[in-house]
Amino acid sequence: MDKPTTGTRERIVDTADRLFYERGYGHTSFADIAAAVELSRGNFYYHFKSKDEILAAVIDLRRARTQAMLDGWSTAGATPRERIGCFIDMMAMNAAAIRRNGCPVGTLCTELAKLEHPALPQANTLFSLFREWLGAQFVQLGGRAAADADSLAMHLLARSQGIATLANAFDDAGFIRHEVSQLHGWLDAIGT
Amino acid sequence: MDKPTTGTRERIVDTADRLFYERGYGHTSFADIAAAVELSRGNFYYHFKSKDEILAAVIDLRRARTQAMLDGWSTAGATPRERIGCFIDMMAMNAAAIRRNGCPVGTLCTELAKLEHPALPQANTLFSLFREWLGAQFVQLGGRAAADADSLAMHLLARSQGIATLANAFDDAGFIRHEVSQLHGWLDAIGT
DNA sequence: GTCTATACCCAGATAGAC
DNA sequence: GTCTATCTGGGTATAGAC
Repeated sequence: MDKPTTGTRERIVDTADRLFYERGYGHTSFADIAAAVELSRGNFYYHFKSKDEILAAVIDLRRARTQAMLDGWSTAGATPRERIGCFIDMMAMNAAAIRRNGCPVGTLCTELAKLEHPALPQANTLFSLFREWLGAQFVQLGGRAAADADSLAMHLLARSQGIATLANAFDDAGFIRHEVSQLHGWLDAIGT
Repeated sequence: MDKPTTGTRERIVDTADRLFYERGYGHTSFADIAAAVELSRGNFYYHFKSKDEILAAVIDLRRARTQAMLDGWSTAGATPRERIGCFIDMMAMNAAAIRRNGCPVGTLCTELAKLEHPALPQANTLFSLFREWLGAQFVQLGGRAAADADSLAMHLLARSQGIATLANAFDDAGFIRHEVSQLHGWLDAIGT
């Protein structure tokens, strides 16, 4: 907060965030991050005492950015339907990155689950941010109990995960566009 | 084929298959597999010259088992609608494992994609087996061009992937059951 | 076909000079 | 705050006895 850092820590976290997304957490070494930041290996431990600490910082960064994005959508869309549309359109906007690396949230949670990594609950809060925000929008859409709104949120979240997984596996961005337009149709068909 | 092996190789591949599913490929070491098979580390290299070779054998095993399962569904279901139903029901039947470890195909392809592993195309053929089989069923459902049948196959595949990813992340088997029943409704609503 | 022993490398992590 | 040098552990892979 009040540290007079030159921004080295931020550069490390930014770079780790990118490399974890591109190569996965387990497959990214300190040397990889240090080389990308142009920092010596040893100096690393001045900023982070362990690899887990970097992971925690990356998750915190992603959570802050996700929250900021959701807040942006909350004001950008005049109606809940428009706001949910922002979520759907995000996939089309990030189609190139999703095709290359999948969903940053889904791939991280899947990897940490297999590693039985202690930070898995932290990573899952990224999913929960979307789940709760989407659930709130479906409640505002009206005529529905909170439990049903949550089901719709989970359904939409699952659809987005599946799209990302297959677009990545088949290296196909066109599939994303096709499914995104179907999702808009699905959203329009939901009665008030 | 005509090797007089005592089955050690098969036990190795079976065990590697299970461990790769439970812990992921990168996070499973030779020592892990050797310990599970109750075999010495050194003896390993009599059967497999490298870790990549084990991966290839595991993918071959999964491909054979998947093909056998699809063949079973092809005869078990009297109509294409029933056969596609077999695919959907598979998720409910494997709900416990999916909740714990996700989809074996999806998680493997996602991991190999991040590692840029040369065996990724081989792993992707597992997805293609399902895609092509499902596409053929949608064609037999009638009234549809091959391209549209493929879109339906990809859509169903994506739905299944999303369900697996979220059930794993939220450790929730009830979500699988809920989405499976929705998928049956979706299938019933598809016009002939 | 199975074992022990070992070479070799790369990862995470530490010590201490500057 | 950054560096070089180094320790330690685990991983893949090999050699050679039985």
